[in-house]
Amino acid sequence: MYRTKNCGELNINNINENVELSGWIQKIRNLGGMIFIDLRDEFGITQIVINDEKLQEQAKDFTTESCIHIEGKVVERSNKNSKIPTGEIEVIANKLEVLGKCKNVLPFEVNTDQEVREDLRLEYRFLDLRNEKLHNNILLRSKILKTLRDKMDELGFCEIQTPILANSSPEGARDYLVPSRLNPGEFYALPQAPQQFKQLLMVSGFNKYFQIAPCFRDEDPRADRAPGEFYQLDYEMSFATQDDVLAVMENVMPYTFKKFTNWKVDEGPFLRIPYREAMEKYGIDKPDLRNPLIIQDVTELFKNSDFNAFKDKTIKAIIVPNGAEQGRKFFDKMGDFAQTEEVGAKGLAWTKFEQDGSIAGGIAKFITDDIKEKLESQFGLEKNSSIFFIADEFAKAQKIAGLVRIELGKRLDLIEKNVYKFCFIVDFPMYELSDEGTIDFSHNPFSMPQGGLEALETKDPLDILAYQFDLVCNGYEMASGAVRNHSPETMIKAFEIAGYTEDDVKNRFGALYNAFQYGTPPHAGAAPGVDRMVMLIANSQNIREIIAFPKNKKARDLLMRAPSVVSEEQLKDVHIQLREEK
RNA sequence: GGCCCGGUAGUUCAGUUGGUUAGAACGCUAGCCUGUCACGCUAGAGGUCGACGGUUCGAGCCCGUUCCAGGUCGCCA
Repeated sequence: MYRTKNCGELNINNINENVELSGWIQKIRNLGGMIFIDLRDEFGITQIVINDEKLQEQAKDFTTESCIHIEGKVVERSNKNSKIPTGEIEVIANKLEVLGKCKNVLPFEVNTDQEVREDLRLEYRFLDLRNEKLHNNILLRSKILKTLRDKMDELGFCEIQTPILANSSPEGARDYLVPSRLNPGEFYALPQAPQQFKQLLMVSGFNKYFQIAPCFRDEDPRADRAPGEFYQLDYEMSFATQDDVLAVMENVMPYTFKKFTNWKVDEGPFLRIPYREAMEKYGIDKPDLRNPLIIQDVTELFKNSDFNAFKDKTIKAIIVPNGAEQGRKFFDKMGDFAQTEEVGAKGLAWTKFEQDGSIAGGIAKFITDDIKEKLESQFGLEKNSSIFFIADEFAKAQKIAGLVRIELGKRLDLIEKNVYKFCFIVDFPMYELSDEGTIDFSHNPFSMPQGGLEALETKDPLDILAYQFDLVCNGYEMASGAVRNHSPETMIKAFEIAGYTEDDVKNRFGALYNAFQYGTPPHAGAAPGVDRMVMLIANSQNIREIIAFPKNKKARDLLMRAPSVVSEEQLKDVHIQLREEK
């Protein structure tokens, strides 16, 4: 009724066919005696020609972005347009009909390269989504979701949906709470992840579970982190080891990425970097391996140095091959960067190892012949390089060196282009010291400690590693996973070290603790972030560009106006009384 | 919650040392135009300079408060 063809499929082979098309007016070019209309739908753009005088009169009222229906005949163009697939033909209209008129002043131009204020785009998201790039991102997302489902199915996983109205879990992020009408004073929480449910499914004998699972966390957003809600490819496997779980990602990730990108994609097995090594070499637990620079510890070299800033400090060095070519200004600017509040360095020492073999510039006078010789023999220093030194207390030196490494990569354009580099960060520590000096879980309280119960009973908690891992791609954390702690005894002990009693565990994770008394298979799993995956494949810097209806920084939906005030009656239903605002 | 950047026409932006009537491009409206495809030409409409307060003879510009928006740190088991 509305169309016999779409706007992307007509070509030279359709000449002389009578067709009906429906779509949106992307552009009207009125030349006086004739009118051209670029008619757009999801599939493409077809040029419509209006020669008939009566139709021209009708078309005078047309506005861009109106939705129209046309009937006409396909003809070969006299002036062809090689920029679009339908550029060899056009359709001469013999009937026009407006299906949905568009206001003549749009809040912003839909088809423009101009960047439009984001809150306005979000308010008119229905128009924004007509924009080709954003529209294609959403279509890409759909295809990626299908690919993931197909692949997981092929690997023997079954998709099981877990509750959205779930329970509050006391660990981790802030919960979104939902008041219960039938149970006054009680609340559901939207799940931060289906973590406990999927572990329960393992107890129930489901061999391999997955779900493209909505997750909710009431925390502030970032450019790569949507506020409120996001999706994970959540999966869990029974009778599985860490290697089994990693193998799934090594299979699914390259397969999915390669399907939708021309970039080079790392094949499995991915590089596995122990957490402590990652912190040593990259100063961060999500290293971008496209950046070739590494951090080295040179504390020993400067043990007897006269340089005051290095005294009693951990000293990290970054050697930049060909870095001697940079001028003084570059080093000064790097110093400025290091001393910004964000980075927090007291200074950034540097020097150059010139082509002629001399050390020059910066802190050259503190580089003795002995130090220079060791830098060459032990740290791979080569001629024509520059060296940056970061001196500080151990953890801070690591962190600053990590930020300097990233910044050097950016400023010197060292980041390898058009490639997805994956790695696993493994062997996360089970515990860490909190700011108050108490022992906390450093990652996930459900992880199995390496060495099991024996390690918990005999080792220094801070030395215990967990079967806990991340997948990292191009500097983004893509997934977290773990071998789970499925033994009630080990679970109690693990929580005890972090300061929780057996009753705490029973109260907070009662279902899981109880279920584990009934024959639990060893199990392990992970949860790659779907939004970040789409973001990386779409090569977008902003996560909102791959979500159809994203919320803004304050977790507001500007289009639907959520959150919103509700009626007194609704509040009464759920037994909520609002406190007077101060 | 801290820090940084921004808010001027429907949109994207410019706006000099604080000084006459706040500009440009795109969009919109009207007219002309038969081969455009970023159509072209002519004319026009369109502004509480985010809001409030202050300094000043005079504020888009300086100061204070506040709101909105983005980035970042905290936060994100």
